[in-house]
Amino acid sequence: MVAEKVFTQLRRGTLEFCVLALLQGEPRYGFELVKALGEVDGLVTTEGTIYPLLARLRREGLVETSWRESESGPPRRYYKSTAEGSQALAAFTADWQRFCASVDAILESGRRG
Amino acid sequence: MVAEKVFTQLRRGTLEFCVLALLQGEPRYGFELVKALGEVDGLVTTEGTIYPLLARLRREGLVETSWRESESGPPRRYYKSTAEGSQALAAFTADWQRFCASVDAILESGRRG
DNA sequence: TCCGCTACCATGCGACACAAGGTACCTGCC
DNA sequence: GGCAGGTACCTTGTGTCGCATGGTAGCGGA
Repeated sequence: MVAEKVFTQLRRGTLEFCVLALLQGEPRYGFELVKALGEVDGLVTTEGTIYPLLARLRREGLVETSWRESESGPPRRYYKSTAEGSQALAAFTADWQRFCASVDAILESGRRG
Repeated sequence: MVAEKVFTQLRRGTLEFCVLALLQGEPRYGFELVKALGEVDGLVTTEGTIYPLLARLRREGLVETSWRESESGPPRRYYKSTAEGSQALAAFTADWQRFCASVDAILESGRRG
């Protein structure tokens, strides 16, 4: 699809926190995140995007990891949000809503004008 | 503000169409756009961002330009959306709404989980 | 042996930020 | 009238950073 390029730009800055949101509950591993995001409209990504992102989150202390054996296949590294991660997610959510409101207002004004 | 960095990322991909939305009605010139965007939460930019962006829009045929004398100061280059630009804006608006819905859903699930 | 799952790295692109430079117009002063 | 300085406006170059692309490597099952 041609329009995919638009989403590539839109994902910037949000993908990081979408991943963080997915890691709030049960711990998940990288490949699982790719599959989960792939089911959401406009958030499709690949491992090449997810792993550097997860590494960054870990470096910043927003997620913590643990290895677990898999029933089928190589062991998996599970990621889980830290308290700091949850806090960062809450802060982003507020910013995101403000931003959306601004953009919606501008787009709306364009439809009128 | 520290949180400004977040908005820098969020602006990517949307700023282009916010400008296009502002150019739907009356033609505007670059400096005017900078001031208009500066009043909107999360969309503050500078000339260094706007002019390359406008140049790109012009290259893609989404806006057209004309010079006009100014009452005070140097002549201004006015930008105005083409029919193709309006069409692109409509397409983006649809994509944007889908994207917002997806992100909202993910963030919401993170708050529950 | 081949293929799928899983993790990870190297490289590149593209959009926006930052900052400086340049030109045109106006105003005030002499 | 004409010069100096300030402001409006446009342009350009360099930097930054997140995501994409493509590739490597190891393990395990068919």
